[in-house]
Amino acid sequence: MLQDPPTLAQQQCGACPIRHRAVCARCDSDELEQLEEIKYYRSFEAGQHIVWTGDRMDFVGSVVSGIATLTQTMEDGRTQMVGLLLPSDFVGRPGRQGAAYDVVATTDVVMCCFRKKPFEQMMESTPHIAHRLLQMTLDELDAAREWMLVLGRKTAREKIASLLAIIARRDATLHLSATKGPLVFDLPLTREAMADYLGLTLETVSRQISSLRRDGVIALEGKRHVTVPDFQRLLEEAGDDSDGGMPS
Amino acid sequence: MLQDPPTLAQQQCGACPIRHRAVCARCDSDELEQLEEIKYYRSFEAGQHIVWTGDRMDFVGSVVSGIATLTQTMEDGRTQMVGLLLPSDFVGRPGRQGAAYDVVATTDVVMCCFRKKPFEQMMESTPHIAHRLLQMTLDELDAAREWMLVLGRKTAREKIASLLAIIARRDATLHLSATKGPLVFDLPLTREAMADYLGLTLETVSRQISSLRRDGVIALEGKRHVTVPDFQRLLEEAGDDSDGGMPS
DNA sequence: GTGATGCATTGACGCAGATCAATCCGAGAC
DNA sequence: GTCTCGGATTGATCTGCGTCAATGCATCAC
Repeated sequence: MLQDPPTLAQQQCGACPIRHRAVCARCDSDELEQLEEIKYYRSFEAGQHIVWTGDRMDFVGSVVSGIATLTQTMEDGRTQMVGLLLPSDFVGRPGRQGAAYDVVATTDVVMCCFRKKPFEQMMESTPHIAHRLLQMTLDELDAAREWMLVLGRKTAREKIASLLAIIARRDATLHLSATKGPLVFDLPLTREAMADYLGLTLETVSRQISSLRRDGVIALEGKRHVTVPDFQRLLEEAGDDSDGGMPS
Repeated sequence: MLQDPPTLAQQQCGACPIRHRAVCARCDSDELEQLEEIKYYRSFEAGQHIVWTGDRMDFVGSVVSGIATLTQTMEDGRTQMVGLLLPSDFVGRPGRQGAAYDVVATTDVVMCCFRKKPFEQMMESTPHIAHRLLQMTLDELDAAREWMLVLGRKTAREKIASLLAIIARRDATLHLSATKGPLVFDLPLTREAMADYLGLTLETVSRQISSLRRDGVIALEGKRHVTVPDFQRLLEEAGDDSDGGMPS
């Protein structure tokens, strides 16, 4: 299910699995060499905190493999996920001292970290990096806004269908699987994490998944393995009219 | 309540009211001259659409005066506000053809528009602009994530209190008013717009505002003019512990 | 003045989803 | 095998907010 994590030995950027999607995507070989000077790998076990809200961050970096979440928590314990980090996604904000969110490894995670100060200097001198980061940030902003519609206006059933559609779509993009026929994937999140994503309780998540299963929108094998026989149907359940960007 | 809009004649950037906060904030005088070549002003009346979802955008630009909203709408009419645009905020996404959201003028609005193609070229050649845009986009992403917590996890009363706190805080920053003593400001949004912002109905908005008034958290004069006698109290009602960035 | 129009308030009622609680299921540990 | 433990499911009940509907209150046209 997970990609094999690279060893923690210094990796050649050229051979990196996220080379063409991460913040370094547009760098030429000179620039990659500079990056290799300031980079190091760190790995985290499932469940481990990568960053705590308020911590001083002395690095920024990319998720190489595994899945992590960005979450906010209120004093009384209510928590809301505000970001889902997949391989190639960027962590940290150049130009800011403290972390604004908790970052938690959902599966085992390997991160490619850059020391912050030198990375910030490179950003000044290397437009390729700044441009790519801008592009990625704009994409994240779009995703956040889509998510706001889900949180603010969709029913529990629509929320679940939306989340399944997002994961299915992402999985299809990643695995270049057949675009016709049933989609099959594993849920990378527990029911509780899905609830935190969608602003629901875990009980409601469980009920709505059962309901979608009963109605034939999805099929389940075990608790995590999902089959979507008709993606269009799923999108209708999500309240989305158009296809919304499946790779065609 | 509104600032006097500039005339639509070509303005000197040097005299622009948002000169030091907009996307051009870091530009030197040479760069401003270049920008002046590709810029023009447009004004919109309250209620008018500035951009429709899916429209081809041939410009990007900054809000000079007035207030506009970014909204998404589902087929059945449910709408969610996903951005609140104030003077100096940026509209449009470089490198994208179509608009992803409706942009609607809430008050009369004046925009400083740049023709898109030349602006994109300038971004490539002028790191000051790209950097500033990255900074602004990261700020927007933070705001969107804060908003996601509000939408996903807060009660109706906390949502209203949060919105009032955001507006109060922004107003204080803008007007450099006294940081102690009661805060006073005008709501720039109708009850319906607040509902669209918070993922509520307008009736619930009305009820919760009345409730906060009854409990002495706020005072109302007319329907829009708000006094906050104790900002800390408002923050508690919003479910925020710490002060969260009032100018001190 | 009267009527129309847009925004806001307030009430009555119902329901989607939260809460509280019991049970289930699979994976380890031993 | 049994026990534990974390995650998941399902049921019963409660409640916050949505829905439907009436009323209020300015502003504007005439």
